[in-house]
Amino acid sequence: MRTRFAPSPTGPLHVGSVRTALFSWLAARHAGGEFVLRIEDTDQERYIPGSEALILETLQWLGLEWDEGPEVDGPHGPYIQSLRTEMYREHAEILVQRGAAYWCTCTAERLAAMRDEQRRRSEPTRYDRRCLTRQDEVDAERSAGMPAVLRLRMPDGTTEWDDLVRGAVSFDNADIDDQVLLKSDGFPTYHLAVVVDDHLMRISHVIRSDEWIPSTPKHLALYAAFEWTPPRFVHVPAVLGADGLKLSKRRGARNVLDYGEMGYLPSAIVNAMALLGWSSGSDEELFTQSQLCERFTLERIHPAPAVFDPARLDHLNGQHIRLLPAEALVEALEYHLPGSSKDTRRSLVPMLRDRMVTLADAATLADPLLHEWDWDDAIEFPPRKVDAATARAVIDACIDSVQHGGLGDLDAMRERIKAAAENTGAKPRDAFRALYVAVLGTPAGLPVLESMAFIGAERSLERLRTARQRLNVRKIPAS
RNA sequence: GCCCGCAUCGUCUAGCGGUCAGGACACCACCCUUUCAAGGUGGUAACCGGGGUUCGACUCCCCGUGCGGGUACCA
Repeated sequence: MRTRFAPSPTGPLHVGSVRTALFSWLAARHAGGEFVLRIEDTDQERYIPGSEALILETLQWLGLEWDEGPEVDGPHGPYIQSLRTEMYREHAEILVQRGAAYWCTCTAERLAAMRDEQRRRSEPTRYDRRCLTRQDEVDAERSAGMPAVLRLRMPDGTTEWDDLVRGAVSFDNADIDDQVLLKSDGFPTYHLAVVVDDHLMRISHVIRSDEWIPSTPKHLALYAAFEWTPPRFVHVPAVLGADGLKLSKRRGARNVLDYGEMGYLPSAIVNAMALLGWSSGSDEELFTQSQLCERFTLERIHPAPAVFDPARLDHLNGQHIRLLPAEALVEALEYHLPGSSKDTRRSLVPMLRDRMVTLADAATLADPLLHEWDWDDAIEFPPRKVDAATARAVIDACIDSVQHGGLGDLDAMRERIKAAAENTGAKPRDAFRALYVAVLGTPAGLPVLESMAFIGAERSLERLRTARQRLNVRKIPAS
């Protein structure tokens, strides 16, 4: 099996396009075949400088390495269409010779008027073949320098193919336009280029998004005209946003690389994308890359479009974070805890790992341990369900415990504080919240006692005393 | 307008004529617990509508409806 991903360099990749790339990659890896990357830059007007590099970076980051393509030599190169224009012209010539294509000098205005008229008459919009019946004149016009395009002469009859995810799909050729193959600037259109490239690159399975279904008959007509065996077609469903509309750049679909910035793991993103339109058939849903390669088959792709659910990604990201060996997490956290030492991260990881949804959460969670923080009025202290007397008792017990026992025996300390809380009649779970606020500035955070051990006795005592002081200040006007 | 595709809980999905329609996310409750998480247990929640076919339809067929896509010298 040979599959390919053929993006056009018109901007960064979003989840929708990368999901198609992932399916192609997985199919190839599962079968032990090759995955090729090809850049389809035949439209110089839509080209966005730098996006090609972005595409390569995205694929590399996700671990979807290609066997042939840009930066990787292969026997079927070059893998950038703008470098292959000569091949397209040669093949176009074959089509002309065989009568499968013809030149056309119709102006954009005429074409537009023609379509308006067809629409008015409830007919399918397609080229009326005016130039087909006057090829001699067209030849003369061309040699006089008039711009011309080469059109596919769509054969009569019907076109049918067995799509790997849709089953039998068929079209009446009469509804299909005589597609432009060579633009007047000499560049091929997508339709000519894909067919020529997929054939020359020996692609066995064309895996692409289902918006290509209507143009597949054109491609099949081309394969027939060249007398080539067509590949299997695999049209995968669209990925929709929460609004039910197809993900697209112009609707603000996120650059996949941004997810890295936000603290998502490549393995989690890959896992989440694989589950969009594909299922293993079992109840398992948490997969590593290699497990996916093992189980993925094109036949199990679900044909309906899928809504991308960020909550699902969040969940999977947490799972993948917990799947990571501690030392790998220490590495992964470097970006999100800038300036932290490896040792610092090593002691933070046990506290962080069960509490992170994204790696970026580490920064928020660890902040009170890495920096001093200031009290402000937004901090409720003592916190809900804790009265001042309990807060005082708990903090005093904690201070005393640190002063006398240090931070070596957290268990003993915990018991000591619990006892103090129970003395005041409070539930330990509530009372402890006062301690959290005192040390971390928030009632919800990393384990306090461990946090204190991390910041050390001196800083701990300092924070506890400040909090204790605050209780006194409050107490005065109250009594 | 014309053409094509799709249709199971809110979301992702399993199902391939006979199931109490299963799982996961999210949500709710409880348990565990030094907070919050993580983890565990349980719960709420779905076959778009109408006709057929069949002893029997979520499943097969037709028609609607809804949604998506195509209809370019864009991919």
